[in-house]
Amino acid sequence: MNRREASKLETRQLILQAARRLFAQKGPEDCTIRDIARKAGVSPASVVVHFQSKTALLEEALTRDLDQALSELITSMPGDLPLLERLLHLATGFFRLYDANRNLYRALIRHTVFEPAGETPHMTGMTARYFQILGSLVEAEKSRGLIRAEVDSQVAAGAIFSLYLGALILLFREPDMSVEMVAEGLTAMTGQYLEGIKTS
Amino acid sequence: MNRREASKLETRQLILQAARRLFAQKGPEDCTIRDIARKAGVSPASVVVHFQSKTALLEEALTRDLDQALSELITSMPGDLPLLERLLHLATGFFRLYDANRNLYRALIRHTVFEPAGETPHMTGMTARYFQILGSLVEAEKSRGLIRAEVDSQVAAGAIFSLYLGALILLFREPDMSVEMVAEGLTAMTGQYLEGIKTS
DNA sequence: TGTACATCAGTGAACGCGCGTTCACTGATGTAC
DNA sequence: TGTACATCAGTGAACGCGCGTTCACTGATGTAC
Repeated sequence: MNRREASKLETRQLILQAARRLFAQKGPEDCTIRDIARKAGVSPASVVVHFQSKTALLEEALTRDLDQALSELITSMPGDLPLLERLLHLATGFFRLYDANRNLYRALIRHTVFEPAGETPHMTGMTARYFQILGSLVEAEKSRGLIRAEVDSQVAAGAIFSLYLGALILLFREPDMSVEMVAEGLTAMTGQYLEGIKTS
Repeated sequence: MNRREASKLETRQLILQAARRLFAQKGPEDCTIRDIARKAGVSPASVVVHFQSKTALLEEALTRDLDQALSELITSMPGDLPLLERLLHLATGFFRLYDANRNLYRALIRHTVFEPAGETPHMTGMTARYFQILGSLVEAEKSRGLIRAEVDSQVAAGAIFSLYLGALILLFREPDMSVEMVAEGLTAMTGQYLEGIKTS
């Protein structure tokens, strides 16, 4: 890496750090690109050069938190508990993160989840990683004979992720809803999914 | 109703109609409150008086479509098919509606789904109605002995709705994904949910 | 190794635009007597 | 029933603000010879 490239990267990091702090402090809506530039000690035009838009900056600044949280949740995951509990360990970890600053993460989710995947590369990568983890959890259960062999683990990962998202929506839509209440609802839904609701 | 109140309502309807057409034509991002006011033949200030914000106007204008679609889907629902097929009938109906103008409905969803329920009254009412329908479908299956009696139908409605949302995200995130492909994915997920994935 | 030129990250000021909000107002409609 | 006043939906113009974009530019860094 050149000195030129190094200094470019440094500027980028300065902007990201300033953005992370300002977004968390005042909320994304209430801070401007010019605010962030001033805090980072660079010109507003430089922010736009590095990140095409405020939304792109928001995405890159915050998905780092998610990625980090996911890594920590994986290392802290209890290996010997039933699948339902391990899934809830992951989900609850994210719920707690979001709960610490609901408006901040609501803004992130709003600008990423329903947008075309190509426009939100970091969130797309993050989701892919989560899917992979869920899929391998399911595969592990299959190899232990706890999940039926004909179950498609990719489909299962999608279903588990969907249930998680449904619970997440509850968290964001109902300000009075605590993490515990949402986790309880997700436990009930995921439990039904694992057991099936049809008569056998 | 007064003549005064009647004319107020009429103005409101004029604005809603103009908004619906312009949003659909140019996309919500590319038309301004002033555009809508001009098309409706009222002053821009009047639009703001009737609807506090462009977002609130968008919500009210478009949830009418959803509500209408839901009513039609219910009357056209085949009563004798298995639950899975009936659920897919509902979901696919909505997918088709969204697919007709993805950008338009993406904007609606983006501004409503993760927002506090109190700020999106129409979407909240719409969701409640959908939940009620899903719940009573499940209850009907229970009374026919096809679903286990101890299954909580509210939880089941939440799970089914979550799976639907997961598929919806797929539709919006992947521009190349057709309604049929998304419906297939949802069928797989909902099938797993109904059957359960654990070994019995 | 040194020199002369090319590259390019970053600057800072200005642009037009749409947003929500505010204002004093007009004139039709409703209401009290 | 008529009159005099109150209410209030709607007007149209103006406001300040943040946005993304553009511009000519500066000066440090890289590169070719």
